[in-house]
Amino acid sequence: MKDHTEVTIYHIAEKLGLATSTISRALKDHHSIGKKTIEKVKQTAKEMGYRPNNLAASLRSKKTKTIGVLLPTITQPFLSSLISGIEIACQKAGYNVVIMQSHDSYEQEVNLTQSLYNNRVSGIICSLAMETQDTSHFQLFIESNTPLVFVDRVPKHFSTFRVVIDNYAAGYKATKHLISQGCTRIAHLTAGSEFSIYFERKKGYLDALKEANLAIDENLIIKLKAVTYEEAENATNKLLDMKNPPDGIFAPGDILGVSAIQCAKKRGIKVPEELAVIGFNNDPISNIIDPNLSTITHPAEKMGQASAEIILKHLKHPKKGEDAKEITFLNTEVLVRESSMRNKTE
Amino acid sequence: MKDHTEVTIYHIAEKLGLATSTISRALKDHHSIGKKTIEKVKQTAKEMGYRPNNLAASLRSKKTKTIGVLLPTITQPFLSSLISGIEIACQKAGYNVVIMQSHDSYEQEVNLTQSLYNNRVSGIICSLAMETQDTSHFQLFIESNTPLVFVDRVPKHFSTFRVVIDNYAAGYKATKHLISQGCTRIAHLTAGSEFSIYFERKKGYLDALKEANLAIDENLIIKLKAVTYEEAENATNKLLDMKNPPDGIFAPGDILGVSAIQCAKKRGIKVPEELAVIGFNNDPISNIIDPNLSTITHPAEKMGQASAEIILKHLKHPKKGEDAKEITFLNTEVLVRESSMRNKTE
DNA sequence: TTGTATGCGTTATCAC
DNA sequence: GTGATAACGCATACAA
Repeated sequence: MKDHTEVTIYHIAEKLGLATSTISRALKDHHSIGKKTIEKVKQTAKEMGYRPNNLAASLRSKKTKTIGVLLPTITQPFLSSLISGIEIACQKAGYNVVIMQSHDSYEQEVNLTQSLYNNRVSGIICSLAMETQDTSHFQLFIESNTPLVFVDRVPKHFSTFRVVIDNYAAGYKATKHLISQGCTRIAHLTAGSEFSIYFERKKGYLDALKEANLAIDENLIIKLKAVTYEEAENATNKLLDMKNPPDGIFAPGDILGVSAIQCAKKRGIKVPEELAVIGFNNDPISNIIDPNLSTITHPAEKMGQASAEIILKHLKHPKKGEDAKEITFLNTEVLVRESSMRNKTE
Repeated sequence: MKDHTEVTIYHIAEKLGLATSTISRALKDHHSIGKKTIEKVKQTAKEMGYRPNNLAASLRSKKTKTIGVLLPTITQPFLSSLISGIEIACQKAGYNVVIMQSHDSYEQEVNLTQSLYNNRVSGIICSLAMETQDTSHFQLFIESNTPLVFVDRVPKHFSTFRVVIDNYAAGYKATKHLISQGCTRIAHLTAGSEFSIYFERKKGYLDALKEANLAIDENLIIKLKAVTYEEAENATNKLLDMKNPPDGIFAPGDILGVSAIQCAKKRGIKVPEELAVIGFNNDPISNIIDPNLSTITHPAEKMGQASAEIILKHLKHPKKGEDAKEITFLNTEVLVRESSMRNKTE
């Protein structure tokens, strides 16, 4: 096994008696290079086992062809689908994707942000950590005019691109659906700060109740410490222990909805007859649980693609910051399944 | 908003009246630099808003601090957990992770392999595309002495690091468990080529049957075109249509096992009394389905971490190729749940 | 302990 | 159409 020395454009140039600049241009099909030369260059490049060094090219051109993705975690079905969408769009455009998990920690998010910058990514897509309140660590990208897209968990006060669903409308729709099924005491699980997506969903829930002239009972609204199965189980037990328990639950996440259903079943409470449940996200588990969980579709992969495309487009036609407040809303729908079907009209 | 010019070590050097080499060293806490100097340099670097350019450093040092991950897809729970493990280990070591999806296409795998090389990743972790038979496109990494780890779906004839579970043993254990529950006609779903993990699991299944002196009925072994819910549903229906249907199914994937359970339930067949089912992977859905699906634990995140650590270790202490055949086996266990519990002894 | 000089592999700006 | 040459920002061998 010989010492593996890299074949560079310099070596090709030498072999062909041409200049490195000619090689460089030929390899990129530059119009000012003769057709025969181009072919000859490409041919010998192949023969010599030439592999372009993207690092060198990036350093020189100040363009990296990689975009950074910073998310709380990647194991959630919604987020892995999101990444998939990003990756597909980027791959098509010849861009690479580097992925980082903040694990919902503000501190890590800040560090990873720096790291992304140090790698001079061409663009960045981020869904904020649960902890994050201050977003000044993204200022770096604004100043260097690096396209930045927030997706799903977006900051309230930060002027950039956002790709989101209308969480308010979705919460409203979910609640309205339960009302249409005859529920009158609808509970709601919530989480996070007033900047979170859950806050918006809750607002939709509240407005739907108001519109239907249903009383708002604060005891039916339970704030979870985390979006987990166990937290939802505790909350559901608490709700079902009430002397006047709810007849419906709007759970703003499928894991919560599933937990609620299983909890009810354990207690011998019939779903949906005695308790209708609707979740959120359309995760795989929602379709496995018996009875199937009604839910809100969340176009994860599309959101990923949309985010990537915004960046790619911006990279092609750089603009000033004025239009940077653009928000892309993606559509959600109520997916009615067994867990909330109480009358035949639907 | 001013023209954003990059602050480089040269600017710091100028400001401080020092040489760039001193700055470079000071920033990295090189031992040969005075403590005061280090502090002073770091201080002004911060003040000036200096951001190291990893590209330049990588080009110069020929070390990229990024490792490439090439997988069929990232949306499968098993694979997203795998990535998570990789990412966590890499993040700890200050490495970045770039992720690519082959979507089980050989052609894409080849292209992405090139792309990874062109980016001069320091190491690569790969789970092969279903289509892939020939693995010569990885030769590139061998020749350049880039650590390469195959995980889960590994090639048969290629001398590198592998991180796998013992699929044969797992298949054997799963089948043996069903036998212990009194099953005598155990069906099996399989897929892929003779190089696939499913082939190994099937071998384990066959040997367990033999050992128990149970007849091997080829009609009970169904080869799926793809590992999907629908394929498993068709297969299960076919099995249950037999005049002498099976009393157990070993499904080498939870999605298949869940499908089998739901199919049986639809037909009014009791699980596990009339049909015991065991899956594979311990995906979230296995714990949601009613009855809960017994399964084989697959330490996805650990496998990811192990893979990353092999690379990181190799990067620290480069060795010659001799030991490159090392295989890391990770442990699996039978996770007994309702879908296969037919007697009380267990 | 610090400085000098050079090169990593490419692209871009000139000039011819 | 093609060539010479200077960057890109950093790290390192060698001097001092």
